[in-house]
Amino acid sequence: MADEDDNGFGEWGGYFEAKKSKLEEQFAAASDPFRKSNLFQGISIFVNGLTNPSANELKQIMMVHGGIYHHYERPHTKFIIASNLPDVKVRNMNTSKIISAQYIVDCLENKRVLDYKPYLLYTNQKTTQPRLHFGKGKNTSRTNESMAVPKSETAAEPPLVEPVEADLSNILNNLQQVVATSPKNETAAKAAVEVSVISNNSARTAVDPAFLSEFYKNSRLHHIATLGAGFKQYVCELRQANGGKPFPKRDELRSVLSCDQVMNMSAASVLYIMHIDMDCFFVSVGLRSHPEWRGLPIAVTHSKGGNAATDVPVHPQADRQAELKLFAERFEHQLHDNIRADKVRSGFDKKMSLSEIASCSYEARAKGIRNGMFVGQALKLCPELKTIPYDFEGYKEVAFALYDTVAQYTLNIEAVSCDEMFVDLTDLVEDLQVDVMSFVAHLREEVRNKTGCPCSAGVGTNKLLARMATKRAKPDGQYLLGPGTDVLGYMAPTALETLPGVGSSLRHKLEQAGLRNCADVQRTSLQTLESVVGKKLALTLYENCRGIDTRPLVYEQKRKTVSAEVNYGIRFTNNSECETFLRQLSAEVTTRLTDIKRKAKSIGLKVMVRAAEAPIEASKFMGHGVCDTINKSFILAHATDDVNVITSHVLRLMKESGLPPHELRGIGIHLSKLSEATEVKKDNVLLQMFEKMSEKRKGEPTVEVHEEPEPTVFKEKENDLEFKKPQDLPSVWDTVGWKNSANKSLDKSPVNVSDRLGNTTIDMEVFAQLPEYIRREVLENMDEHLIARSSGHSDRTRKNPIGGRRSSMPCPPSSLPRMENNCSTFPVPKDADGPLELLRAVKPTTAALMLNGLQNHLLGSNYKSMLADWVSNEQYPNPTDILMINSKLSELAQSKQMGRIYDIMKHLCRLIKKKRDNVCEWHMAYKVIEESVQHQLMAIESYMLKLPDTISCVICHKM
DNA sequence: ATCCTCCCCTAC
DNA sequence: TAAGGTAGGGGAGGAT
Repeated sequence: MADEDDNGFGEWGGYFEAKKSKLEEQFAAASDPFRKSNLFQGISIFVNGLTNPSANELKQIMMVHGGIYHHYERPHTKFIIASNLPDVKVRNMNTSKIISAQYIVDCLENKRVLDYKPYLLYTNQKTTQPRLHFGKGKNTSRTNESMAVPKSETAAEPPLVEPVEADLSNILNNLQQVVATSPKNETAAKAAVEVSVISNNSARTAVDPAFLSEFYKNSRLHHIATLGAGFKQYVCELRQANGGKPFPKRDELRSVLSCDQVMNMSAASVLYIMHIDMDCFFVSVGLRSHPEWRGLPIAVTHSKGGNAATDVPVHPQADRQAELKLFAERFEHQLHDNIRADKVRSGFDKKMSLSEIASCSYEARAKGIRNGMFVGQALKLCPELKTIPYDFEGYKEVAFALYDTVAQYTLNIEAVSCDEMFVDLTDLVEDLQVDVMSFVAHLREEVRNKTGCPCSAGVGTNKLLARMATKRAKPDGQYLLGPGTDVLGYMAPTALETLPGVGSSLRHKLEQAGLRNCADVQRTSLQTLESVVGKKLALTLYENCRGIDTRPLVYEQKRKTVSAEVNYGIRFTNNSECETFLRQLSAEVTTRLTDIKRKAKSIGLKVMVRAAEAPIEASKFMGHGVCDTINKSFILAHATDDVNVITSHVLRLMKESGLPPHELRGIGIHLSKLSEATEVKKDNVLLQMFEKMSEKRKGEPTVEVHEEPEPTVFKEKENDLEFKKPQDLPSVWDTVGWKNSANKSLDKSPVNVSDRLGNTTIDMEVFAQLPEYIRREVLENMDEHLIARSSGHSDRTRKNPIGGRRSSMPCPPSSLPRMENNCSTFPVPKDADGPLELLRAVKPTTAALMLNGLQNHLLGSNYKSMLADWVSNEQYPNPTDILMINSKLSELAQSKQMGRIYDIMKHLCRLIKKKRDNVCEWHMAYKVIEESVQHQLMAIESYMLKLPDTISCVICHKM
């Protein structure tokens, strides 16, 4: 998965909290009874990690003394307060505003704003590695020469892990030595090279392990989609949390509104539907920090604009002319699509930027610039166009403010996207006896005050009319299409593409039939319309042109599909690179699935392949160029949320496509036919399933069952896939060595397996979904043989040394051969009784670079990125780090912060499951941490924490 | 007739 | 340089 957790998009709970404090802060700032001075006026800070004073204290200080506290770092954040940051983080950061918290304290003490330069934590001269700057003269003796190991803020705290703290530089030296002289052969060397490549440069192609998260971090379309889905969920959460409570803000409003704004009861049956929408959202958010640019043609884009956008480097294998020609041919029949047509007309010749414009201001639109247009193209229309960068955190912040503002008055909200929603105001209007547009004006004003961004709103008697009214209202206005309106007359001149659902294609089709505006359609019979477009579309059109729209508002929307797709930066040179990426993407999409607590029955792979005539390299940097698209899908016998199952099918579908990896330009995984995966239900349903299997087995002693997800397993659907026998399976399975070895071992399976399962083998897909205790029971009786075959540890017959608690799930098939190599490199003392003992036997000789970061941040809000850094940057889990994490968790346990422990364990588990190398070492690390924390909790609280997930791997199980 | 699956289209 | 995603609706046409 991408680092969803790090950029926060997977965690709405976290935002809920952030949002709450945001509101509190705003409230405090607005009411202002505690303001003591304006000392920090115009100064905004963002606190990264654990500091002294703490983030909360700094927030208080800023609020009381007129400053601004940012919950997220944003481009206009003046200072970042930190005690230290891990150097991986700092490496690509502008360090010129990272200062010590002492600055705030000293300003306060001196009652004036001091020069911040002496408080800079890093100075960024010559070396690429930022260095610590000990401006305050504290602890300077501890400066470490080569690494950023800041200590100034944490010196006051008692050391958590004594030996480490005392001997840090020695350990670091050790580490360097170990790395330099590592006996870990080429893998380590290769990994080291990779790491340095990553840190030098941002991840460019999908071959780079950091690519996926980097891409998602920067993709506007991904953010738009994710935020939209997030707010749909947010509305659900708000409604469920509210439980029919009244809205205090309404009463506040009641007393404020003057008499002339109050009106008499309207006809009881009339609905007041409001549609509210931010005006050119991304631009407005961006302009909050640059009000002086208001009124100029502005575009939000990745391109830096200006000269940088008219002289971009062109890849030697790209041929803009040829690609343009092909593009034009391909979309000849689609040139009614204005954006696309403009791209053809404007051409992508010369050296113009092909970066797309996500959002542009009304002034830019006046020059003919449109969203989705290339920057180079836009500059031709308007050379003075100003481009501004994305501010994804800002969009989220503003979107929350918008939703929260509306939610104070009503929860009859249908989320459309992060900046747009429908709201049923009927009961509010009746309750307050207020003129609906007065309320809308009040609401818009409040939104503007809270967000600093303008919005427009329309009100109508249905969703369609509300939308139409918003169109009229924009920009920065409001409009009512009330009960008395001549709707037919109002709609008549409306161009058809203005209607929701009518895009360029449909518009073109209708135009061919002589229909251009609503008046044309109003004159057309339903029958005629049906002959032009489909039945359902005809009816919608027929009604919409008359202003009729019977769709109700949907407050609690349920997801029906989950997908993850990347059509950018896909450049593979061989199968293994492709496979690695598919694994990452499978993990990503599976996480999205489990995040919404669903299982999927259908798995689809979408592939974009370079069109035969297209140039090898696309005109757009890392773009997909002109492509053919191929879809393949497969229906599972049972819904799954198991990453192994999904990955296996994805890999198989790709193999079966037979496409050469170097021609791929885009990859997507789509999961559909979703069902609930609630814990309670899951157990019952699967238990039943298992029982059914058992019954069936008794009935017919030679039932055909299967042991591994591959074509033979799933009998019911072949789809468009060729049926293949296992022996003919493509090479993934050859390299995996799973299927055959499992098969053989089962053939030779001893009596005890037969006793339990008769003649059946096991359908892994079903197996993966069984209740844990059944899986355990099954595995305890058979996995020795399975493992013996597949991993080479055939001589190991010892029972699971860790205790009965663990469950047993197979490792991802592909990890098996790797285990063979790697497990043996992990230092396993002969007589160790379990990971904990094992660990004790391993003397901590090295300390990871991340140590300090972890130590300082595990308690703070940044624990997620810290853990992510640790797991992704370290090749092997360092025992010292494990001890340190244990010690932190132990602290949390003692202070009874179970929620935090829960979060940390959940996150860590997820991270480790994503790990692709040395997996068993990481599995064991997790086990050690898990056992240790449960042990602690048992001692302190006499109970164990029920964690949402755990790691169970048949390989380490045997160690 | 009705359902299913594979697309295409649309929206943000 | 550049970050071309994601979900839902529905039509066409084949399977049942």
